[in-house]
Amino acid sequence: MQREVLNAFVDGNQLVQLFRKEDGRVYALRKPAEYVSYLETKEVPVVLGRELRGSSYVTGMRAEGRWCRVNWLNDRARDAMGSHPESPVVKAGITVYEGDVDPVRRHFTENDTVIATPRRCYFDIETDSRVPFSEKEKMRVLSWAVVCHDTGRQWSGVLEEWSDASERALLEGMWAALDPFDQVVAWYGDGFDFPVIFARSAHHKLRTDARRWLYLDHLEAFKKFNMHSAESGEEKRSMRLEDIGQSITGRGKLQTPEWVKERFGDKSMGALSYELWEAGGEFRKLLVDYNVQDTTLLRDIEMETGYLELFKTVCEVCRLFPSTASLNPTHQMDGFMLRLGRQRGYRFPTKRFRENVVKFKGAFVMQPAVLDPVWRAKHNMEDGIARNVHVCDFSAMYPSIILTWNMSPDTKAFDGTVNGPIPTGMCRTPMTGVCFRTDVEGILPAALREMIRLRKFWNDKKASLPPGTSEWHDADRRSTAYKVVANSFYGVMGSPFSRYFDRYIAESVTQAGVWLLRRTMAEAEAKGFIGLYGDTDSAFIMRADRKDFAAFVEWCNTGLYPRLLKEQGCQGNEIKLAYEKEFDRIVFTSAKRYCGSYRHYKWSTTCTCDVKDKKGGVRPGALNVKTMTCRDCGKVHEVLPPVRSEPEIKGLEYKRGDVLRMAAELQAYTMDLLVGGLHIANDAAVPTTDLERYHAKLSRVRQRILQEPLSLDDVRLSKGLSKPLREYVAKPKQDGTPAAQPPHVTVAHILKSRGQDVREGTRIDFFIQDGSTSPQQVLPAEDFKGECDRYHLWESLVYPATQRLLEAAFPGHDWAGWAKVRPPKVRKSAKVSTEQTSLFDVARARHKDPHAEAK
DNA sequence: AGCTTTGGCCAGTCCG
DNA sequence: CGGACTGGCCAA
Repeated sequence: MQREVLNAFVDGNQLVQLFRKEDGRVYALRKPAEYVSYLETKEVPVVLGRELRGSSYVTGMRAEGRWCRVNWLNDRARDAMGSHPESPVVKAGITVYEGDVDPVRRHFTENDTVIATPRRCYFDIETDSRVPFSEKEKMRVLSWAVVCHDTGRQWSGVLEEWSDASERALLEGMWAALDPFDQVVAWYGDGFDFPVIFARSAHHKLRTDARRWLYLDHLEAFKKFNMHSAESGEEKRSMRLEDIGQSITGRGKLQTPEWVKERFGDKSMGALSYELWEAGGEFRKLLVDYNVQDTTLLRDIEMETGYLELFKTVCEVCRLFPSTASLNPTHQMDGFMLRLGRQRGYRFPTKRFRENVVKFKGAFVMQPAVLDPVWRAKHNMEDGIARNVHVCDFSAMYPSIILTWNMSPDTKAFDGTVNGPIPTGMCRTPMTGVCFRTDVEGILPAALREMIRLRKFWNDKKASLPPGTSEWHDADRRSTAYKVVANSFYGVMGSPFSRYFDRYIAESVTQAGVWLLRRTMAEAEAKGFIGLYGDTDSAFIMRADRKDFAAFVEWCNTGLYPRLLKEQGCQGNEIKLAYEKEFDRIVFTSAKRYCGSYRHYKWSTTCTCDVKDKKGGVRPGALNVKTMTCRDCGKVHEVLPPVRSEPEIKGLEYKRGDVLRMAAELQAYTMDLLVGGLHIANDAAVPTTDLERYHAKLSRVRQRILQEPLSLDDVRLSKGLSKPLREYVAKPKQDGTPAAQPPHVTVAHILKSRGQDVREGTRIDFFIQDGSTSPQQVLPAEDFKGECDRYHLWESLVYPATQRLLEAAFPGHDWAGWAKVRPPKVRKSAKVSTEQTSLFDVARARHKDPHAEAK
């Protein structure tokens, strides 16, 4: 039986592997750490071979197929021999392969050890809130909590007295509590908890070897796997545990109780940690409760999302340990490919630093045709709301392109021209002209095929199991894991930081996609349909009936693509188009930004059977011949029932976490009126073209913004720092003085000066005090006292998002008239105060409102 | 220190 | 008011 390894790391010149004995105890197995690189034997002159063999840097050499496997004394020797200009290997101009692979990866590339399922616990600490993270070495730990994933059992500890001895005992208790576990999961753990406990344990010179555990930052894992499932911008506004907990589980952190506020003021529990500890008694007990509740929340989030289980499965597939680093797609691809390469006698180049990397061309994105008034007139569209729009898309487009053209570093043969005959034994990528051999399967396609095979295996397995059982969930996760990894391969190949980087192959992938999508749109138009929009792998088509469109998709798969691909020399065809859905109504404001309501999705709908009888039957006009089963009521319909579903929203402000909440809300309400939907009203909103409905809402919201009391939630903007604060350089203006920084950076500096922890990735909450000056006057959200620049709020932060939507949907109407509310400056030197909003101003604004009379 | 890609929109700053 | 530029976030 294969042993399951819990963890592994390099200790000096040894590779340490951890296993669990049958009695549950963990033991270590040590062996020499191997620093290996490969040379291609035929490239190595006899003299050089002899020199290497005799070198004190080389501890062993052996042949592996056509490769020469060289064992180096240590990583310094390996690096020097691979890259130093005086190295005999470099001087001989020989390529070194896999010369950066660390001993852990090397071991698991060459051995069959299985990655164990770690015993997982959730973890959180409370620390002295008066000390900033930058001084973590001096940051005393006040309490800790550990929660077992499997059982939910909790452990905690709290500092007894303010002394080093007491903290030492606290930390020893903490490590002891972690002892039964292999994986420690903490929210923002890499950014806070882990560095703090390491720093404090080092401070106290504790004996515990922290390398025994796998550390996973729950926040990072959540972000990675939640990226594609976040519905609204609300979920992206903040990555604080409090907010994620609320949106995922409906429960948040422990709120500050009134009796605590009475004594310490209205602060969050986290900000009061020291005061609570210091006060002792009930206060100190509350601190521990808070600590434990946070930790339990992590477990609840995982129970709801299953992201950590999925990640564990991805790690098993790629033979990685489930710690934060393994979230990186480059590591995942390494884990899978190095092993496959070795099995197939292929070695990959050494990863190396590249500068001045030339970018490659990406996907085709069409400007939505409906935005062009001439186009609308030509197709008799009264407004910008497109009806009955059919969408087809390519299934797993980039992996299927790599398979079809056999794209791989080992099959790439010839950078030819686009025209002229294709070399025999090859296929050619249209638009780039890059050719690939067709006589042998490339290693990249082989990897993808393997993953597709395993995905199918687990899908079939899933189908054979009773739904909802743990075996069923396991099979489901394995299938998803293979999909996740397969989809990331293209990106890793396009990354100059990976050993698989190949600009020409990456560009051939994207350009083959461009070519396929363009050909598909052209053929759709040739069939008499109308191409509306397309992005990367999808085509939005109008003026087709369902039956005809389904037939078109079928024809593409059975007729068009096989012919086109054969013309390119491809031996197989993995390209598949699918009829995904039909929009009942859809409105585009620009490329990548639209909202629409479904008519059907993959031929199934959620129908309103309950109201069908009252209203007297289904909506007429459905042309499909398929039958479908309603997901709600289980009835079989022969025609499409009326649809009741949430609208699909892409790219619009509603989906963004950095816009004003009121902007998202006004836009959401407007979208409901435009295409129908579920997310404002509890019941389905009925689409309308009655402009008064829109005017009424605009009027109400504008009134509120200009005149009514505003809360911080109404005015708060939030943007993340994408790099460390010091890297935002203010370039000098023409007069030599530095230019203003972006608003959130300006506020970040203020917060930092107040002693707050401001780092890369920190979200900065702020509001705009005065937007009429340049640069604007901005303040931290915590400074908000009820007033801000209300004109700016409406003119720049709330209305434009909805204005664009309305102008797109009803282009013939004047929507700009609603935009301006700020009264013109009387004098050049007129001072803008924060109390600008007066009834007089609003009256002026209304006077300018072309629709005010209609009210 | 280590890093999945390109295409696209929009707010904001500066300057002519 | 426009264009060039930076920065953030989203679609695929």
